[in-house]
Amino acid sequence: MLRARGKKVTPQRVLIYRALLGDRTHPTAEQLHARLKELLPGLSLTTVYTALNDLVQAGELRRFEAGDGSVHFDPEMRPHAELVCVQCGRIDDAPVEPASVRMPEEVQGYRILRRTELLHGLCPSCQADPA
Amino acid sequence: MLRARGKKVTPQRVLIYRALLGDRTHPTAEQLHARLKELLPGLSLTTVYTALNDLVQAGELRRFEAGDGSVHFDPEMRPHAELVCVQCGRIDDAPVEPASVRMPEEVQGYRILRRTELLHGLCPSCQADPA
DNA sequence: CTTGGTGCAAAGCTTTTGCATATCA
DNA sequence: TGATATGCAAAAGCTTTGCACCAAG
Repeated sequence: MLRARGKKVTPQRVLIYRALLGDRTHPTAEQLHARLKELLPGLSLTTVYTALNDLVQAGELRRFEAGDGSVHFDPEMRPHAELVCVQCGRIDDAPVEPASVRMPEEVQGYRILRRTELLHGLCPSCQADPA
Repeated sequence: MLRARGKKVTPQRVLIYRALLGDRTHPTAEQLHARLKELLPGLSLTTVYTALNDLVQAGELRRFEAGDGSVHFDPEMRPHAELVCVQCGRIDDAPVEPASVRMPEEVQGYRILRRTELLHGLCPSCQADPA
C-alpha cells in the first residue's frame, strides 16, 4: 500500500499503522505519540503527524474534530457516528440509523463527498459519577 | 436577555449580537471581527471571542468545527446539517432528513445532549469552476 | 546513488489570559 | 461607587516547516 503510493516503508510507519489498525479509542496525534514512544523511544511527534496526514490523504483513515478543539483519528471507514462524552472526552463509534446510511449524492446543489455525524453527551460512567 | 444573566449591555455586544442574528454565513471569530471593526474601529478580537463564548454558553448560538480546523458560529438553533465546501470553505445550512430529526435520547448508554451533522462536498460554484 | 523520511528546533496560527483602564448599573 | 467589560500585549496550545542527517529502494 505504501509502496504503491511511492512511499517508503520505515519502522516508524509500520509501528504507527499497526497501532492504529487495532485502535478503537480515537486517539489524537499526541496520545498516539505518547503510547508509541514507549515502544520506539526516538519517535518524534512530527513523524506521527506526517504519517497520520498521509493515511488520511490515502483514504485509509478518517480525521475528525470532536467539537472541543481536539482532532481525532479513526481507522473505521464505514459510515458511523461518533459518540463524544462532553465530560471525560471518551469517544465511541455508534452505528448510524438505517435512514442515515444512504448518503445523499447531492444536497442543495452541493456534490456530497463525505458525512460526519457527532453525538455529544454523557457516557455511562460520567452519568454514574458526575465528578 | 443579557441583563437576565447578570451581564452588561455594551455597544460592542449589541453590535456583535445584532450582526450574528442576521448572518447566514457561519462566520469565524476573525471574519466577524474583520467585518465589525469597520463599524466600530476600536473593537478588539478579544471582545469578539468573549461575546461569542458567552452566547454559546447561554444557548443562543451554536459553535461547530468545520472539519478543516476552523471554528464557526451559527445562530440557527433548530436541528439541521451543515454543508461545507471543501474547496472554497463556504458553509450553508441544510434541512435534515426526517429520520434524523428525532434525536435519540440515549445511544449505547450515552445520554445524548446534542447532535452535529457535517456534509462535506463541493458547492455549486466550485463544481462549475474547479479552480 | 537518489529519493524520501526522520528528528529537532523554530515558526505560525488561533484562542486564552493578565492587567490597567474605562464603562455600565 | 462597585462590579463587569474592554483592549492591548503576552502566553499557551497545537500543528507545520526548515534543515541537516539518515535510510530505503
